[in-house]
Amino acid sequence: SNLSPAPATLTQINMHKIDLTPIKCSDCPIRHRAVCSRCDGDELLQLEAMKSYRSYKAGDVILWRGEPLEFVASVVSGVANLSKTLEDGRTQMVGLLLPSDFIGRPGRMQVEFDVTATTDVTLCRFERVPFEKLIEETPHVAQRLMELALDELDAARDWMILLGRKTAREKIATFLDLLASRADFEQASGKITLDMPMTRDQIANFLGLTLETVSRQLNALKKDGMIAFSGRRELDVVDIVALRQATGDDADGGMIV
Amino acid sequence: SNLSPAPATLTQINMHKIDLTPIKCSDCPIRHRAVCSRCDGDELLQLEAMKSYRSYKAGDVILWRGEPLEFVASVVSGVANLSKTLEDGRTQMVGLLLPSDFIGRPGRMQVEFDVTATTDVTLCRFERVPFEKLIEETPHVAQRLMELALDELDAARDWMILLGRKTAREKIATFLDLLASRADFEQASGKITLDMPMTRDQIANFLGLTLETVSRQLNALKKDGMIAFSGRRELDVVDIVALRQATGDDADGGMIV
DNA sequence: TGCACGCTTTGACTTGGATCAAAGCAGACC
DNA sequence: GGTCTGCTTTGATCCAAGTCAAAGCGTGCA
Repeated sequence: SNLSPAPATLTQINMHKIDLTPIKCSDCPIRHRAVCSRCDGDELLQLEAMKSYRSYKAGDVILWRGEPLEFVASVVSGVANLSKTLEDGRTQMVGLLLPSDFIGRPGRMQVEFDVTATTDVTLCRFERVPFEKLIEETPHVAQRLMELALDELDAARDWMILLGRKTAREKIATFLDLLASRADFEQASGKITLDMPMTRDQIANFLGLTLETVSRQLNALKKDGMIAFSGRRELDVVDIVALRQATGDDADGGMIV
Repeated sequence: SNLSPAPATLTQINMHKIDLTPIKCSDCPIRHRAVCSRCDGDELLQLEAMKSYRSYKAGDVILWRGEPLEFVASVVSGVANLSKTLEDGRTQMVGLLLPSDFIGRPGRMQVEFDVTATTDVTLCRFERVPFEKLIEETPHVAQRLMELALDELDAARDWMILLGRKTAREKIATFLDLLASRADFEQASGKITLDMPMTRDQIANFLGLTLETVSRQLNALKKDGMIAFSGRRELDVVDIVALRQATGDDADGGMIV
């Protein structure tokens, strides 16, 4: 699940130095969340037979849009992103892929988006054709993939209101709130320390802004006492309540009585 | 499938006067596309037992965000939309639901988005709990729902670059191209006649614009000879090539040889 | 026939964020 | 330690789209 509240923590995200040489599915760090999470022993054996691991350096392109799709994959560690580019080079990230998220569309021959490694990334790849066969013949992969897809769909839709209607300040606040909700490490003071997994440029791409605007708005939130910088890639959320307020979101969640 | 190329045509969209009283699944107009399309006879019987039809007038709210989710449903005829609203009332459509599209998220207790009837709409509704049980116990519904969700996910992601990066003119051109690609009725001259299913206000909501900007850009495209108005809700695409060009999209689709 | 209401167009003005440009800053590498 | 390189900040200016306001236009209803 990308973009919005998910169990994956920054601790998980950063553990891309994990040793993957002797990996059995039963020992896999994403075993309980990934596309394989509902599989029984037999299905797991079949997956084991068609899988292979592969790692990518931060910045590497994993798949280009339009390429024939040979593999589908789960993110095991690190962060990847999906993006799309217009004719003249304007580009927009359309999804973040965290550990346990799924890449690819069984039944489709071509990749629809560029897939890039945001940080160093390791994938567990499945050959597409046998994977599709497994979906046809057993129920649990499709069931889980349905859940993952519906979760991502909700997240993507949440992102659409951000892109379509939010101001720059609200976008930045939403982004920080998203990071904060994933950082499990909260100090007694209520101060939340989080490390920024992306550069200003990447953040701008993610939020539909320019890097200058990202920089300016971050400093504006700092001036307003909601956040403080501790290092270049590290940041404290000082006032999470004010930050949430600044996202512009309709808090309630409805519940008409 | 919403937002992007899909088999549903405007002809289908507009047939909301269909008689639904004596509906057996086997006679259903969306039988071959909806969540039930892969079901065998036995599964269809189970669905038949938990289903009920319900119609809504254009403008009616079908579900409010935050409401407990009692039903999931397929759109049988008409158009519905999903939308979300910010604290101060700014609102954004996050999906169009055409015939055969699915509403609801099995496994979730609450509705995440407001669902509104764009035109008059008829739904085929399934009680949530037995529907979830069916997903657990048989494979074909989950398989189909996975496909539908993955299609919508791609469509949602395509929409994100529009919302995040496209200019007003490009947004309008993309919208018209989308309608044109669904209107199966093309004259010999290459002129495509399409009827606009939404008001300027709804279009603005859909594209992340204001209604004034929608009006101005439509007239600009007319002035540039790409389109012509024939009636208030009717419009001819005169130069589809120029219109496609104006969407800003990267045409190729890649295919590295 | 004409009034009313909802939608659309058009105009004048404002503004948030993009763009262009130039310094700062920090880690990496020699 | 020094300089190179990539990232970030800050400033000045500009413009696309939003906002505010006021007419048009057409359909339906009285």
